[in-house]
Amino acid sequence: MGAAPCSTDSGGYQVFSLAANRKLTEEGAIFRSHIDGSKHLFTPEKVIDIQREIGADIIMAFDECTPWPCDHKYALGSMELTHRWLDRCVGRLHTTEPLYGGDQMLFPIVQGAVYTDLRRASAEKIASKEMPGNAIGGLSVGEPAEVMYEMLEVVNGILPADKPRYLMGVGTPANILEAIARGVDMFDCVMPSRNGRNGMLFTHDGIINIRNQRWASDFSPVDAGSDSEISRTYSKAYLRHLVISGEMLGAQIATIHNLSFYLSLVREAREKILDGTFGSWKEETVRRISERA
RNA sequence: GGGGAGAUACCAAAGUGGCCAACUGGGGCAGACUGUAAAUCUGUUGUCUGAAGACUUCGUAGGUUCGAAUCCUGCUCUCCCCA
Repeated sequence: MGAAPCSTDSGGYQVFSLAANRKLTEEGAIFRSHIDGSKHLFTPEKVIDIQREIGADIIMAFDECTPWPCDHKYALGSMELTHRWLDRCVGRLHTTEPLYGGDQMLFPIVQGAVYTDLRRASAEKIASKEMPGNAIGGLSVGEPAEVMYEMLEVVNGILPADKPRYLMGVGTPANILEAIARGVDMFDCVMPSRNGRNGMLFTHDGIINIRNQRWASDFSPVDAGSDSEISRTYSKAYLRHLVISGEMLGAQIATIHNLSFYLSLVREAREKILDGTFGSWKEETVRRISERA
């Protein structure tokens, strides 16, 4: 067994999340440092160079993750910019080499906000690059989940099914199962870690806010249904105590628990797909894990 | 025994005649967080009510006043210093 593959992002999400501190130009995005006010220009070429240097197995194209809401005109212009940047990323990829041997796969990113025509056009553009995998971006930025699912159906009707389809930044356990049902293969998300740090736990019995007093004297395991030793060893009462007390260990246990929950969730999804029972399992599971415990 | 300080909501702690149902912090309750500038942020927290509003609170019993958490008197309790 080799080391697990790793990936890096391009900074396209920061074009969205740090919008207040950046300026967009054809050349790239200029970010202003919140630390010393200095300017930093990120271009498609530079972003590829940086990811070459880091050496991740999967690297991402530089894009603009559009905000929500976002009108059609803006979404169109943004998508076209992302497409031009993509051409430049691919150009740079082909004129440079991995620095540490092995191979680096560039995933282009579909944009188009919540507009079917744009999503379709973008998916076609992205697929035409014939990269080893394709990503879907610009979703889970505030739009209703149903809209996101609709966009996934449009996009995945175009992106090749025999290559990984990576939905960026998603999401809740339910989001993930719904996306899998619509053909998505890969995910990444801060939710299990950030929400875990903030006391939100995803368990086999539903969602719980471990800070709530109702867990103060509940000495049952964090998640008895878990396959993670951490989740089965520590009690809810103890974890709550740690989190309430501001102990770093609380955030650590909560994060490890959530991560293990996500991992076992997708592992089980894979098994259900293979034995042909994913559909019914998904319906039942989404219901169970979305409820407050 | 002598001298001094103090008792405010779950806790701590402001307020020292009307703008006080009472600052602020903690705690409680609830919510948010989705390609991580986030171990963060928001709301709420006397009772009744959907709300307007009404009602009862600042150790306790009286008093002064149009009006008292705030002023006066007695009582109870706590803390500190000296002996």
